[in-house]
Amino acid sequence: MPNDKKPVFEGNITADDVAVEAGVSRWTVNRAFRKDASISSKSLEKVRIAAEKLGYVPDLRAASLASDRSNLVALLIDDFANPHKLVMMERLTRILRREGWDILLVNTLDRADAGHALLNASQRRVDAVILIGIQFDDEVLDTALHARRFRKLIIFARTSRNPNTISIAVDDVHAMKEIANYVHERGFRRPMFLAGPRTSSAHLLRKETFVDYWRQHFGSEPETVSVSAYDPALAASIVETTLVDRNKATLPDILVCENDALAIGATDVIRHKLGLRIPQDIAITGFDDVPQAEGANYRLTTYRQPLTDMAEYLVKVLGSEEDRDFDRLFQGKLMIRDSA
Amino acid sequence: MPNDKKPVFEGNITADDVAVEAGVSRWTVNRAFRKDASISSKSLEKVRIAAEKLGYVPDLRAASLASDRSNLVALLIDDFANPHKLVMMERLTRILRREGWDILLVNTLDRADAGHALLNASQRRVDAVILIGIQFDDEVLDTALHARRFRKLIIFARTSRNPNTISIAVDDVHAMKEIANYVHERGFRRPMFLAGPRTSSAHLLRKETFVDYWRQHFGSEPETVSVSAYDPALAASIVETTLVDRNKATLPDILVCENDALAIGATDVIRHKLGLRIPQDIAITGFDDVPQAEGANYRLTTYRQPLTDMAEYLVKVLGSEEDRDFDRLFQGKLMIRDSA
DNA sequence: ATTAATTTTGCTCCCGCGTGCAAATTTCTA
DNA sequence: TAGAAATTTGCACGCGGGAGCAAAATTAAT
Repeated sequence: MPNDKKPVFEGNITADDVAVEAGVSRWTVNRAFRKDASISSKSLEKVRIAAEKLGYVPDLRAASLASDRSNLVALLIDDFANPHKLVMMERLTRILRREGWDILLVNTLDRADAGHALLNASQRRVDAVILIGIQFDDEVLDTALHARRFRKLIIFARTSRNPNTISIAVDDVHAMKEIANYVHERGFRRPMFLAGPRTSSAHLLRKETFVDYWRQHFGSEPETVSVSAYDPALAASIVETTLVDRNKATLPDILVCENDALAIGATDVIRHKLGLRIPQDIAITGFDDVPQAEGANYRLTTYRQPLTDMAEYLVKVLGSEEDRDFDRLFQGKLMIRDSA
Repeated sequence: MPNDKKPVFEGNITADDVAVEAGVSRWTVNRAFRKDASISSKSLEKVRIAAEKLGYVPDLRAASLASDRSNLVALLIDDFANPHKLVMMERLTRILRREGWDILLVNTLDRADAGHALLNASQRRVDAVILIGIQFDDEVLDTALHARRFRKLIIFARTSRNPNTISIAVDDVHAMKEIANYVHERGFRRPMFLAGPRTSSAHLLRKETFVDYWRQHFGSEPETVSVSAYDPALAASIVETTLVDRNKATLPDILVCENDALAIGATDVIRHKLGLRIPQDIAITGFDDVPQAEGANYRLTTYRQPLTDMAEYLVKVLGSEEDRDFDRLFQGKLMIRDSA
């Protein structure tokens, strides 16, 4: 095999090399790669050609080191069993990248691991940390803030009352009231609320809102069940053990789920293990509007979060130098389908 | 609210500060944070205390710049509609992080975007690039390799014949033969193969293998249909338009799908739009063994990829300094459930 | 107790690029 | 076309830490 030499790694083409090739100074070369620099079109062109020829690409590590801006944000995620995480990641990574932000992905195993995950991020000197997880309670946040190494700590798709974090989320209270009202008006009277893990803080207000609504309108507490993770499989087994022995009279007429991950697991088990029909025997609602909620199998009535708007707002926050309160709640949309 | 001052960002605690505090030189401080450095336990302790007090954490950008090792790998992903991607990401991020690798996540929009994604990675001087996507054909790979800026280019969960890349994947041929053999032995005679997008290269050998098997054993080509993305919703609509007008005689007796994403979409539409039963009217097989394949709803017969083993091998490859052929095929496991 | 062997520590010289300013060009004005 | 105004360019210095070696401090050996 002649002429099939393996490409060798050679990462040492620096701005100096390009400068010599183009006949300008190193600083002019670097300017050519910064969008805000003042440079004549003539030398820009010279640099471009030389860089192209040598295969030069600026080293962002060095740029970051010198400028104290990394253009890197850390994305701390857990809860990978929840299909909605895939949607969030897709949306965030796409929009962040479009705006010039690179992303450090950190899989945060559990609460005890959150500190290490944060450490990871701080060692890379990220400009901001985005939390898309359920393991971040006040204690963790305080630790992170105490380290004082993050310019911005953003809680995405989850509200937080911590004054030093930025929370970008859907308005859970408003949304769940809308769902509760729908459930009410459609004549359901024996709802069961299927909740996710009850973290000590920064958790969703969905359950509380629904319970309040029901108490207010009927004077009674709806039954609630909690699942220790947003995992369809786990939700399925919990729902099965909860409902398997019940007769028609004690069965709830609707299962209001904290999110689609739970609703999907519940749907599966209600149909295939309990042999009941949806929505005739038990109706179901979810939250998030994951892709499969719309599919022919689930046709799930759920609440769509305006993820794109939220992500767009997020990049706006990232780009801002101001130091004001960026917290913001978004309105989503109730998607009425066949499950309720 | 007294004493509630907002934590200020102050990222300027450097090794020099710690050195002064601990009464040692800067280099000793840095040594204290490297696991392979020779340092006395006495000064290690002094540094630890000083660093703790000042909240010092080494700057990995600077370390990377000086050592020419970033301990960063880029993960280029597309195809976010495929639920298996979430599983892959979880596994890879968990295992890579455990071994000290940080991850730069790059959402690669389409083929035209692959070059930019690669550029992103090279600007951060990642030590390796991991491709988990379908958009990376030979042309893209050649471009990437031509730039010579990556020590390792790893194609994960997909085979590549490019001699300069490292491919870590399941043995498609072996796996699909096993599936084909199962289909054959269970007496199915009118299979239809549901394939994904046909990229020009680095694609899966599943369809070819199945078609070959069938031709060899029956002398006839099985019907094949192709979906332009591994998206359950898209698969559903293609399957519907393909099968909707058929009568019992012309309907396939089994749908062999290139992966679970397609199988799931197909299942939904077969049940809920065509009103057929699985597996009595049409059986289905998938590939990947995504979480929902095991759930009560799908009970999908599929082929499980040994993702953990593959990821463990990947970190071994990353850590190796040798320059040999790291390509490797893994054996998975046929998971027989109710769908076929 | 000395000297040799070993471990620790400090230091010089980079890594590649941004900041801010002064010098050099270019463009504009009268 | 000279002189002023505006734009470009070059440069010293710094960002935070690693490699490799020489000096210093410990430990081992005789």
